[in-house]
Amino acid sequence: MNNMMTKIAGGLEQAFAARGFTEPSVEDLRDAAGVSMRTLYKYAQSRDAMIRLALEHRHQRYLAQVFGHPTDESVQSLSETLDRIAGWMQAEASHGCLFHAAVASSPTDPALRKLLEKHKEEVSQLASTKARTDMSTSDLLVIIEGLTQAWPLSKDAALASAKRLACLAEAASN
Amino acid sequence: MNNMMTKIAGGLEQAFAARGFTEPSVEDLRDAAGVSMRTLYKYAQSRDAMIRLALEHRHQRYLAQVFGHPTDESVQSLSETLDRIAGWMQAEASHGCLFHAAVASSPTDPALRKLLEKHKEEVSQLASTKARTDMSTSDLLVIIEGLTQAWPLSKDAALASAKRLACLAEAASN
DNA sequence: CCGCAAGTAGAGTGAATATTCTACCGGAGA
DNA sequence: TCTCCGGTAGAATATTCACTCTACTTGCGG
Repeated sequence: MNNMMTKIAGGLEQAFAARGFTEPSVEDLRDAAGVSMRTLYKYAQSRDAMIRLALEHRHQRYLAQVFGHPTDESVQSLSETLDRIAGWMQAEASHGCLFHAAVASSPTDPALRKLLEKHKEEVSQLASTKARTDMSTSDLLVIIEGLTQAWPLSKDAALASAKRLACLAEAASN
Repeated sequence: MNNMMTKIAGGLEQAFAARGFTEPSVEDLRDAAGVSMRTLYKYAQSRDAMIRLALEHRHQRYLAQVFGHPTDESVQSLSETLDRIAGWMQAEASHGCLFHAAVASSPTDPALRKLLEKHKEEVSQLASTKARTDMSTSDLLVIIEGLTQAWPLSKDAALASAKRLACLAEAASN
């Protein structure tokens, strides 16, 4: 049941990440989830709900990969956080941020907007507290967004720039 | 003729900017362009071509609004450039960067990828030369991308952060 | 006045596809 | 052994929608 739920969510996430939110038909999504139509619609009542399910799942995976297990309270430098974000991009998001992609594909859907805001809010918040920095979360957000969007365009150069900027901003905030 | 072309491109751009690349049907696009089906398909042979046409048009408008007329060789500080980008977001792109949105909506289309790359490349190049700065274009790209993506989430705070980062980076590059 | 280049209006067509429905199956508990 | 519960497989259904086609109009150069 919950097992089934995460299996479905994982498959959906992968399908949307690989092919975007428009292209895959519900039949494609069914195949990616590895279940029958009936079951798919039992856990997500519409195609839109499938998108939301995939995004919730990705949010959890992103936080775990970038910041470690929620109970882990160790310090993590900004530089390391940025490294991990670049690692995530490399492995999982070569097409860019999935939340922005979702909002872009239906900009009028308020539910997606909410999910995007929650995701970004939580990410910059976590980055800030884990690094024990005084830098404003707004500065952090700009750097993280900059890295996330620039990475597909310039890879390592983007990572280096993000780290340099973070370093400068941190030095200036003391 | 060329007049017709820009009229169509402008209408398409507006439609896609307002409602995303998935939602509007070709009939909607026809209405937005203010022409007949036949004429629309004469200037853009498929819906995908309409997307490309709209993006080309937006690229020109963006450059003109952010950097002024191409022949204008005056200096423009980074801070002013960022102000103008925020102004553009406010007036035209409350849903985020249209180029990223296009790629997000069909991530497998190489033509869109090319248009995105050309756009970003040209923007960071222009920002760099107009400001007569030694800062790397990669740093610039990260800041501009950061502002562009963070602006819909935090508006003025994002602008302030982007300016602060640009200032620090510029000071460090001399 | 002719004829053509370039437009409008709008209906038709055929394919794709989101969602629902029918029929069936396996296994765990009463 | 019986019987639901929760699953599979996959066929209808109804609608949307990209694209095309037909028929008509208008302005203009020769």
